[in-house]
Amino acid sequence: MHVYNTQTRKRELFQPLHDKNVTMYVCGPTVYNYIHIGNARAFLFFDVVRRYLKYQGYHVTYVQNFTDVDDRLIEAAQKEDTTVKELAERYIQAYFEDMDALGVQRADHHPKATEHIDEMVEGIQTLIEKGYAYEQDGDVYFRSQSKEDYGKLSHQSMEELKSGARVEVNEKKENPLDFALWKKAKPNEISWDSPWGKGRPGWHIECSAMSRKYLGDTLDLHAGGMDLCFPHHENEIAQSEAWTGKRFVRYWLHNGYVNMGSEKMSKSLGNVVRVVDLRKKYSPLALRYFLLSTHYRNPIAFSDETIRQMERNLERFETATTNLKHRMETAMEGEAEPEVEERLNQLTQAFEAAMDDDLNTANAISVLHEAVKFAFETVSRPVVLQGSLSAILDWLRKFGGDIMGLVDVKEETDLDQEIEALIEERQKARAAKDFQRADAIRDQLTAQGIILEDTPQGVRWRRK
RNA sequence: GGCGGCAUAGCCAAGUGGUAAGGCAGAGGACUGCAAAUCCUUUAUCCCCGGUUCGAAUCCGGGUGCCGCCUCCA
Repeated sequence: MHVYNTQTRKRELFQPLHDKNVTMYVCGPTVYNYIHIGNARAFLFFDVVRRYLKYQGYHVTYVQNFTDVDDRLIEAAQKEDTTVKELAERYIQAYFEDMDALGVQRADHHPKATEHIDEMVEGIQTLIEKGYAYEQDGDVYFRSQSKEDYGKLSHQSMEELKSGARVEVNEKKENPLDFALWKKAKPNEISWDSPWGKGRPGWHIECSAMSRKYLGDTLDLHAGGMDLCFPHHENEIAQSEAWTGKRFVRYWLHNGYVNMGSEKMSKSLGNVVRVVDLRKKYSPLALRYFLLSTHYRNPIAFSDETIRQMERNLERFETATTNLKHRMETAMEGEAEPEVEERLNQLTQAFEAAMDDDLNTANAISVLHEAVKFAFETVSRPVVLQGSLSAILDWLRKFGGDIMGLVDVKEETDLDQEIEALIEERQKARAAKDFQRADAIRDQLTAQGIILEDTPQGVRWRRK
């Protein structure tokens, strides 16, 4: 597998540090509000990456944090007259509800910043001892100039960053590019004890401390949205490598934005579309299809029209699985035919080739469509073996379902007796050439969301 | 000012040197009692201008338009 590494700006062969074990860290949400579709893109995509790595036989340890204390949380909690903890817990819950709805699997660890204060304090102390950080009136700052390679991820030199920086209002810093490791508490603000007095950790240090605790000094994959590249990830590298003296991350992956029109979507711009609202309106599969239909490093433009189109795209997947199952009932018993196995192997190779090429989900989806086409061809054959049909169904379940989460093979559900009776009655009417009656029954079922399809193998039905 | 990205059919979208994947929508046809599903056929001077090359959507130069980062943000 090759992945594009933001740090080297090159596609590189992916090789974990420890053969088949992969350590993976994705920056999670700051839980002061509901997440939006742009946030969801990162979490959904990297979950698919994790699934694919597992499929490839890797043992993946996946960590995603919650930033449950920071300025925005404090502000939001004050505004609502509640505690930071209560607010954070509420939105962590909401986060999981959104992710569950989208079919994003849980990480192996979801550490919270507030539960790792000791680790952060330890790291900050080490940085001070090594001369990488300094205390200033209860705050602690990282001395960015102490790392000569600062800027290596975002490819900016110290000078360039300085010249582009806005006027720095914080006079406590030695240098405008220094960043806070520890922030002194204001009166009545949530705080923890530390060698520098009461305060709370800076944003960046939490990822350094928590990733180190759960995954070790060097991570294989560290990922997130492009907006985290600078300063967040840049600062993480500086801190972590100063702290441990080791390389922090082997492969940096950053996904593109979800745009509103041509503008980026972000909480701070206030043009967000929240997942909690979206999922009431669209199927989770359509949202997944939308987010995976474009290569992860390219931007996606959000629009209702596009997602509606994705719903239609999805219909072929649904029809294919329905038709495969229906055909199974009349197919001959027997193992899958060699030609079918052969074709499925080809499709597997094509799927892997797409994903191995910097996780090209757009191409992987087109392979899914090829498989669907093959499914229809096979279903239409006058004679077909059950093994062949179930092999195709299993393939779709595996690649379209387990990895991409776009194919949902529904379990058999018995139709209401009433509906069964209607289908039966319609068949009798058709046999008697009473098409008026037959069509009336079909229309009645259509109104109930049941689509009837007459095939050489009998009546096939599906829910619209 | 520095760094970077994008521009492919009505729409979504792959494609980093060999002559434009896939899906949606549209049109025509097959199948059907009629439908539906399916199948077949059909739709692209790859933003513009130069250059390199036997050959470029793909490389180089120059434009135009849009966007991102340099500041909290997936």
